[in-house]
Amino acid sequence: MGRSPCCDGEAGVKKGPWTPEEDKLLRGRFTDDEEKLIIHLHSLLGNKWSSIATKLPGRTDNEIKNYWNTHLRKKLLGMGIDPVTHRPRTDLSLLAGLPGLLAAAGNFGGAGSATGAWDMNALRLQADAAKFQLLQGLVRALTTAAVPAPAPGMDNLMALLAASSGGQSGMNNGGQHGVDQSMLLQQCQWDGMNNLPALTNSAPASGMHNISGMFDGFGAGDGLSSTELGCHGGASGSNVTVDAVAPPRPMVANDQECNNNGGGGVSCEQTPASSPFDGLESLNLMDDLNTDGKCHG
DNA sequence: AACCGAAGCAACCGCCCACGA
DNA sequence: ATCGTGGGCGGTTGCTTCGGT
Repeated sequence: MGRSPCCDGEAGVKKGPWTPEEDKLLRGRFTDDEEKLIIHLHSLLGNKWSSIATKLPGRTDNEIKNYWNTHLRKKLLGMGIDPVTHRPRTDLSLLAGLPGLLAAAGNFGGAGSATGAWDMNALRLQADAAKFQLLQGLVRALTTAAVPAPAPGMDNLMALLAASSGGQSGMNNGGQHGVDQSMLLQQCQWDGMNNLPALTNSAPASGMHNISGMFDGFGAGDGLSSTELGCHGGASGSNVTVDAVAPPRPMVANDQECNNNGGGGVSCEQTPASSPFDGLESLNLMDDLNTDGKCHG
């Protein structure tokens, strides 16, 4: 005997898997726009889930919090963005995939579908994040006790950092040279800095050669190369100047214009090729370091 | 078919802050 | 000014479901 299946035979009841059309209509799922808005709001408000929830009609704080922890956090991590600070991740684990990312970023700019553009933008962000990590590792090597003793090749950069620590901020100075060391250090002290693997763990420091060796194979289309990074040899006190490092933009989604349309929906416009490193585009440290030991501005 | 791991979700717990006595 | 209380909020945990082997 047994009872018959609940819905069999009932008029108008469809059984079976959801169709794509039904999926779209199904309530509860976060839309792309909502996703972007959450990221944007999180960059501004942090873990103020209740505040974020007030901007998302029909969503509870717990709902958003869960969605963040299970989806968006991983998504940002995958993009090389620290989901806590909305800044590039500071561990060096991304370096392994850097060449491909840089290549992808080099190809960025082509027209495509909205989805495609977003993906390419993500790739660019990853590349930029990795680029920033290179700088962090470099400065860390120069400024921490992890390096037992400055090797000859290190002297130049140590000297330039010391010489340029006069305190001028130089941020966004549009071409004026002179690095603000404290700013550089501050950049490197962003959270997670302590999680950076000591550069000397895997390979004893022996000057810039080791550091530059880390970059071998990199540089496709991004002005990065071990040669340019090397700045080997030369006398100390060389006229090395680098552009100041502007802090990365607080959050990628800041480049999105998100509006609550008042109807329970949210519309977001993503500006193309936005990057948390737009401010870092002027970072010519990599480009300015020449192989003659003198790094020109 | 059973087992295992991952993912998603709801609920619980503890902390913090505002407010009143 | 201080202490107690209640509410709100965020972090964490545990249960359930799903997919893979």
